[in-house]
Amino acid sequence: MVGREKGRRAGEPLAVRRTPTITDVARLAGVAVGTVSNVLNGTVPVGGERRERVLAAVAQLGYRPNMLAQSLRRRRSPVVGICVPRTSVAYFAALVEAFEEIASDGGYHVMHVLTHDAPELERQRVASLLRYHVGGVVLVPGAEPAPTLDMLAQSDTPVVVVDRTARGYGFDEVTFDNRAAMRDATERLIALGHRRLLFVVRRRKLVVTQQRIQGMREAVRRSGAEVSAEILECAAEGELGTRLALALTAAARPTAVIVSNSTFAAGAMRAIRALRLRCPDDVSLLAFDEPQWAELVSPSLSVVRQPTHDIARMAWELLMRRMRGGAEERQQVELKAQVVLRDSVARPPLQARNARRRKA
Amino acid sequence: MVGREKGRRAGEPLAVRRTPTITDVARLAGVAVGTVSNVLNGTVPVGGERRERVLAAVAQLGYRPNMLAQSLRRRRSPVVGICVPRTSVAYFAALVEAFEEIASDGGYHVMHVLTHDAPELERQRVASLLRYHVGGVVLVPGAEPAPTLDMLAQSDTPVVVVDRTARGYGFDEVTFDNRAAMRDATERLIALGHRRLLFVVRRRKLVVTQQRIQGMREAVRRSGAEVSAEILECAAEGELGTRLALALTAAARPTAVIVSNSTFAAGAMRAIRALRLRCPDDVSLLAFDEPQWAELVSPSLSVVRQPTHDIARMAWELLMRRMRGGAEERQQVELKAQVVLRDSVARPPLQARNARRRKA
DNA sequence: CTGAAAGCGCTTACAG
DNA sequence: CTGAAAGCGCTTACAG
Repeated sequence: MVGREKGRRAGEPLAVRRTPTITDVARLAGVAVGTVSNVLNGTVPVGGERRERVLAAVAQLGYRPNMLAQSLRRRRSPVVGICVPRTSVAYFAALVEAFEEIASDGGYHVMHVLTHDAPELERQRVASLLRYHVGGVVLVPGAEPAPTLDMLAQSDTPVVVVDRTARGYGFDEVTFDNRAAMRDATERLIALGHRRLLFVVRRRKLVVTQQRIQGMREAVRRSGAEVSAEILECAAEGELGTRLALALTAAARPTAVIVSNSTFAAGAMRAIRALRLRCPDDVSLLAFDEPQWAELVSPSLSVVRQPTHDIARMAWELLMRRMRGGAEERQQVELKAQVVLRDSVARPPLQARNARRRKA
Repeated sequence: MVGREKGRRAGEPLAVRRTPTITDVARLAGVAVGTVSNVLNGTVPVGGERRERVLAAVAQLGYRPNMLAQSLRRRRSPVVGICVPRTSVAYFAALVEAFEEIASDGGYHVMHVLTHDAPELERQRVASLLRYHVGGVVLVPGAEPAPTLDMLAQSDTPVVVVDRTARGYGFDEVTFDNRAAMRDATERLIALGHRRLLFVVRRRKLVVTQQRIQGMREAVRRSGAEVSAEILECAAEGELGTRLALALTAAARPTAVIVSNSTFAAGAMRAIRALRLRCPDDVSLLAFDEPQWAELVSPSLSVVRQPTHDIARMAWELLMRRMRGGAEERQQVELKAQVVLRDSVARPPLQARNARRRKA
């Protein structure tokens, strides 16, 4: 922190080496501060010799504009906020990293907050972002995002909603087609002979979860087969093992488990092993979200692969468009995800098939 | 962005709903702006009824101080910058997440930048942080951090250096004992019978790499055995496969490979499989940095487990101490890491042992 | 083109 | 205790 040096007079040498300000530059160059600003921002053309003097002074002092003052005065800031539920999920980590890179390349900065899918935390974190008057916000909305979205709408800040749609709000959106992805995945499991499916989710209320459930039901309906599709909600990560153990030892246990993210995938693999079940012989496993380790585990993990980098890039473009101003039309981009089947998905065990046959 | 409404007169109703300022609150409460500030900050005690009026106005308008203005005026900001090389490495991701949480709990915010271990990028990213006049900086220094460190030292910003020591600078530091960890790991490999070790690093120049190499050499020396310990530098992640393939098919191929982070661990496992070698039968594998999937892969991955959360908490404490001011003594904290052997490490293959015996 | 001045939204001595 | 005013470091109309 700078020492409290009150009443320093013009021309007086600096006792403490402080960060130079535009005033220091102006004094050294012998021009008005406005002129320095004009040179640096190119707002108004500035003549040859004066211009040189300013640039020399800037170089000599190592002057860099104070972004706080600049943003305050300009009423806009080159910082964008990005809000994701957590980064322990591979997909969100990748999204944040992609953003950080794209933003930096464009001369922007990222303030990064975690919402933990908790409505109150989310609202608080976004409120903080707004207090910094960030130039824009990228939001992966949580389970009950209405207060957050209302606040953003009122603030007039450019926003792009990512990953989970926020119907009823006028924000630009970049999502991927969860319903189609889940439908596709379910169809393929049914085609392999699976008739008892279990979908493990962190929060049932999430829009994406709803969409996935819809996709699953659609696939079941279309198949014409008698398929049971259960949902298991498990908000606390620590409980996953117990909950899954119960489900997998029940009489009519599922032959295929679909989990909503890579952390759950890791948990499910552990649980299956702990129960001395074999994957995929006893139970197939498929996860949304492709982690770095999907192909390293055995059996290799089947996944729904999200187009992370495309999502980040698209969201950035939309945000920039808004930040540049103009009351342009709302854009909703929906990308496609890809189902990648690996060793963790196979035909269901014989006895399950036989049981069903006998029953039929 | 706020509409350009110039020359609004006092008392005039607002045409556009803007973010309320302290002036709006003061007007509504019928007090001076300084009084509002005093109520909110508790700088000066403010009487009963006036105080109520101010709080009511704040609530009614939903007023929240503009942090840009506040930080500019106070000459300090509740934002801390955190610089790590990347987040694709589990250890750094965990570090950042831990920080974000601790900071938020303390009412602070985090600006997060990625340096990619590139000196020029690092300098630029930290320069940006400084232009925002962040209250403090947490830095995981890259390969040649001198320019960055000089800049930080000049800026007078509180700094804590994490993970990699910055000798010769007066910053507080939180590191863990890489040398001891590597010595321990190497000793255990040698005890198992390994005589040809390969250490794969991203950058040889990194201080931590140097320390690890020292630890390895110490262990070799102490063992008294004839052990070859090679270093393989692989800056580009994409090249890892090829480089490892060469090393692992050489006549005197290593029987144990140690890699410097979890991304390399994943790459090494892939490479070993691609070569149709078996781990640990043909080659043992041990990694610095414990990823989420360490126990999921087969063989389960042996690791050096860093005390991530302790590091984050400790660094935060040191940073807060500096930010609160006071010219306190420099602190250098060194934590211990733990070697966790799992299935990926075993005795070397028989022929390697025999070859050595014959030779002896 | 240039300088002096107002103002962004706050905090903080300084008189009363 | 309270209000009026100066000032943080910038940008931006506004006269000359």
